[in-house]
Amino acid sequence: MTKEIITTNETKPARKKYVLKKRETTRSNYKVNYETDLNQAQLEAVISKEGPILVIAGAGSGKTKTLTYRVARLIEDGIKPENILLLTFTKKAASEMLSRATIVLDDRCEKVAGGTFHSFANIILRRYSKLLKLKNNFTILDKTDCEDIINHITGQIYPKKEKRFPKKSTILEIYSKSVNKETPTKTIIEDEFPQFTHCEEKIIEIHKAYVGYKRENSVLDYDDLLLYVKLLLENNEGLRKTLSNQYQYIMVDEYQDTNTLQADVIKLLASEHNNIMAVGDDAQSIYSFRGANFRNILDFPKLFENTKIIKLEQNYRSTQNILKLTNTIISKAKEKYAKTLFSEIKSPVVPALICAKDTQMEADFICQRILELLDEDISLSDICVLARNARMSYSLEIELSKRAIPYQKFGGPKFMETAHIKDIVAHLRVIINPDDIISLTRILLLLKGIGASTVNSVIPIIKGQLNPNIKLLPSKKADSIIPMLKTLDKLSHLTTSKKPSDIVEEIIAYYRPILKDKYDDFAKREKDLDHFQYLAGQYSNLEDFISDMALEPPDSSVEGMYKRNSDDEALTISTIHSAKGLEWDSVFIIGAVDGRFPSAYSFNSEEEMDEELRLMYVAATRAKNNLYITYPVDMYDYSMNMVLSKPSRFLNGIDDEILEMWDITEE
DNA sequence: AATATAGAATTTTTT
DNA sequence: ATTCTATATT
Ligand SMILES: Nc1ncnc2c1ncn2[C@@H]1O[C@H](COP(=O)(O)OP(=O)(O)OP(=O)(O)O)[C@@H](O)[C@H]1O
Repeated sequence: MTKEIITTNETKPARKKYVLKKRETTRSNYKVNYETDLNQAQLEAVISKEGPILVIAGAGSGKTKTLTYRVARLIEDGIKPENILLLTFTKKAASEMLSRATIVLDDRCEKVAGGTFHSFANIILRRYSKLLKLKNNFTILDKTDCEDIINHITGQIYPKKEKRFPKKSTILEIYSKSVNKETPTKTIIEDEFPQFTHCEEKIIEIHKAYVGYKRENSVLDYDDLLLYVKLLLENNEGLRKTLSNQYQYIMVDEYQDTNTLQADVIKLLASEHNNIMAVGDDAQSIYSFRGANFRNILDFPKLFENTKIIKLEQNYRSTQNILKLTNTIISKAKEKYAKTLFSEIKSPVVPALICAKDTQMEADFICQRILELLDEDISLSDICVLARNARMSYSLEIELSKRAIPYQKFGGPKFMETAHIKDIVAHLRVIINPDDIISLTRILLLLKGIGASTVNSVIPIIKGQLNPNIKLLPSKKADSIIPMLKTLDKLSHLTTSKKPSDIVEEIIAYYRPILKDKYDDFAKREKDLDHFQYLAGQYSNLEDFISDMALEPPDSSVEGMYKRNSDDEALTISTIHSAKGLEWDSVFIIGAVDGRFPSAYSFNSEEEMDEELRLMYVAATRAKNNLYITYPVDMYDYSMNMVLSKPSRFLNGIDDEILEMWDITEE
């Protein structure tokens, strides 16, 4: 099914132009040469100042570039940077774009407001928390924190476990979708999690308790940040006007990955002027698990009347050969919207599909090919390895280390969410706030001889005071609890006099025996603790440290992070999701085996299969010159009970001229 | 009855 | 690698 986008204000076909020469006196006062740096359609988007504008275009067509130049243009036109709001999807994208704008124009661009939706929401909420009856020092919860709360609540309401009850991460997924799609929990369960309809009521009841807990304790999860901003703007006419007038020009990148909640926030922020520019590509929508829907971008003209739609059709990133392949891939989507995309970059190199007999061979191939690319004068930082999920690159990482090829990894499990770091953070949180029963629970459960029921009886005694009447503690358990209380109580009096890193050091000293007892691989985890202490060293206030880590954690994942000096050249390894919007000279897509990519998870739903396809499209369109797709044939899949041996179905039946097949033979 | 532990099952993607 | 479950231990 192929549809056309409803166009309210079609871009005019290029007509023949008669050029009037510039005369000295009318020479443009602009510092940036917009006319030569941009093509016609891009220029039109950049100089359109007022009203809603939607730039919808394929990968590499310069959407982000257009946004960057528009920021510069607005500033050159005399708009104050503080009146421009630039919302992006990731922190990386935000800083990248502002630094690009700074290069294009000057450092006025750095004063532009914005960042990610969540960080922007955080700033607004801290400023106006009173209006929501929130403490302004509210805590932001990460995934693990939320799971701990769910655990706590479920334990309270339903001490007996139920059969086929969703696990905590699934429960949270349901709640998150419900908030982000602005749909009742009940509907989400019935539509997307029908296997849990039998315990629907319980899930809803736990949700109520969860919301109640968050309110009572002034803690917010990621979704609350957005939700509360929306409520704030909806219920405070005056504030809505103030903020809307402050942010005169609003720009949103990667609009295809916004959800209805975010769309509402944007609508409210733009309510006074409708000066809003959204930029995106429905074919690159890959965040539906967060409630994003690619139809949102197509509905933008409905949300904002008289939207001017601008399409960009020339790709400046990739060679024609790569584009031939990516156009072929995306044409396989079940539901899509017609778009033209062409390139003028010629190159004899054709993308390749490489079969490896196992993951080791896949890793060997990539390493060897990387070394050859380096010989061709391509730098390591111009090469990237992309994978469907973070685990996929394990063998490769080992091989890279063996060959001393430096790499940095993005995406996958977060440093801050590993169990041992969470343990340390829980101690710190209790020091700061002895009422934090979730962290207290976590700490108590680490102790010998203490389980769920002791925790329940002990919490009322030590909640809020780290120096309780010892006689109240159950006598048999007191011995293991008291040392912990003493340590934390002592430190709680030193939060102002001691540096955060010193406090962290003492906690680590206390925790180390527990770590050694709990994990076989404690040596590796111990290094993480040291790194955590190093991070603490960059703060002078413990509370700031903890709250910063929640919203803006160090952005590379567990490994690679402290192995590397930031100025060294390094290969990038990334999940496809984290690579969005970026580009490299040479790209390897690994693990492109059917059952992993697309994931077996998506086999029974056409919509999910389409999203996997878009993911492949996003991955392949990151490449400028060289694209290699590899698949090992030794992966075993538990759910399907078979060895996965076929290449991704998205690459099936593609002509050899568009995608070369390579076989590897060993010397 | 509460806790510890061994074995089985399950695992995407991110703010 | 982590989380859940069933069984052993105290
Ligand atoms: N008019 C132009 N002339 C020359 N190069 C351009 C032009 N427009 C964009 N480019 C280059 O094309 C590349 C892709 O641009 P950009 O990242 O802005 O595309 P995009 O549409 O945001 O891509 P994606 O959809 O993948 O995020 C960049 O290297 C950019 O510098």
